[in-house]
Amino acid sequence: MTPDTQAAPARTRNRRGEGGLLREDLLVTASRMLDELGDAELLSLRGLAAEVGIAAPSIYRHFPDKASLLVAVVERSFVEFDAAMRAARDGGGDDAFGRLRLACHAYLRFGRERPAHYRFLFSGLGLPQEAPEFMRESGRSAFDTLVGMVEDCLATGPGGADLDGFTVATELWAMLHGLVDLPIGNPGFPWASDEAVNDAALARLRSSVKPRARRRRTT
Amino acid sequence: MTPDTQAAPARTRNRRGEGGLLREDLLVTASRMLDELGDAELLSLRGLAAEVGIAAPSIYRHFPDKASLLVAVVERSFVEFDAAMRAARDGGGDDAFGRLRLACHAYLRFGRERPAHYRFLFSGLGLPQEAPEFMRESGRSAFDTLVGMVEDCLATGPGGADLDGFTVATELWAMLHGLVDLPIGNPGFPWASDEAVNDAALARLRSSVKPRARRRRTT
DNA sequence: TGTACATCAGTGAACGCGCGTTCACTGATGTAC
DNA sequence: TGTACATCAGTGAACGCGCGTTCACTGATGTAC
Repeated sequence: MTPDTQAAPARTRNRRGEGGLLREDLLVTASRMLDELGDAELLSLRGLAAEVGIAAPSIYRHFPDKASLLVAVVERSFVEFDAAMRAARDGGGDDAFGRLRLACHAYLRFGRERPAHYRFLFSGLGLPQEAPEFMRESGRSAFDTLVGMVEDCLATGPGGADLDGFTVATELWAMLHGLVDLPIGNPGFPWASDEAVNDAALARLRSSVKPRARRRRTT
Repeated sequence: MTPDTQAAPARTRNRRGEGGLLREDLLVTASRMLDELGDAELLSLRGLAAEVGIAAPSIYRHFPDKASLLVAVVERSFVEFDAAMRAARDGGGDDAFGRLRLACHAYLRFGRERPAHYRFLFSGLGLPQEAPEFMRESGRSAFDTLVGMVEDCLATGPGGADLDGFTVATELWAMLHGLVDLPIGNPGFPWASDEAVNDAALARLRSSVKPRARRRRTT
């Protein structure tokens, strides 16, 4: 049942001056194990050391304690998450709603494919109690991206003037979080497709913004 | 820092035939401790025993293991949660949107006032991996209540025919979950009022259902 | 009414586990002379 | 070119902790006779 506790194939020691390579190896392996274990609580320094092929105390040559290592992992994951959302947005063409829709799909996909990472980032699970500064910054930055996309949408029609971008973006983020997080904790539930629910919500938003939008007849 | 680890005031043993009282005491105290500790991972059998004023092995006279005790606690909490939502709905008058709004407020209040309980119920935190059957049933039942309220709302206007009750209810549940769960993991964030976001979302839903609704002039 | 006893409620001591972490160390290797 | 040595990368053994859980037990009390 325990995934990979079997002793690893005896890593060869780094050359002098290249000790930093182990640090990199630890971060990459910890991130991979997080995906494999599916729960940040199951990630132990001893398990990580075994997976990398070193003795557990060697970790302390590169991180002062477990919390520091976890913070370093989460910091990278935040960058990956943010990059995925922005890339989806930028590949979404000229329509503001189309861009928002693809960014939301990227959000949902990240959560579905990497649930442990997702909860690690957004639920604070397995992390030290004191939220590090960059998490507030990174979260704020990702949220600002979302607010920007929403405001672009609101600007496309007359109904947008009645809506507040910050409020709508909060609602949207909360919905996305729920669509990702609820199925993790309640796997037996008959969940509808996340994307379908998301798209229906965005369609409703669109019709609030553009109340009388009709398809133009093509000749 | 540790909350109440100090030895409890030596509980007097129950009379013969009244051993079941300790079971009740354990459940009530475990539930209270969950609220006080703020995290189900921090609730240990030893801590619970100390709080109740008994020796830790005494718990095994009433529960076969820790998981069984937790399941019993969560079962009660689900009943409390469901009762709070239904009570709010039933006190919401005749307007379908008013009833839904109050039920949502009850949801948000439960999550804000009892975050550890909330995550215990809906994120599966601290619970055994295998979701017990009643959780699927209770969750399903609470969700069906929500679907019913949403469908009542959709039936109040012509726009409701274009919307699917199940999809809208899923969206709503996801949003409520996000509004409760995100602030728990990201306390430093500048959160808007949950109720304000919720009410704005419901207002938008209402205007989708009743596109041209105008206030009747009072004389 | 008195007494033996089965039952009941709860206990003290201990086990084994995995964990984060500390400590004094080993042995390879680049560098200064 | 040869050699002593400081530095670097990493280790083995152990500590102390809290945890869930097991075991054989204690002592009070209701009940049967």
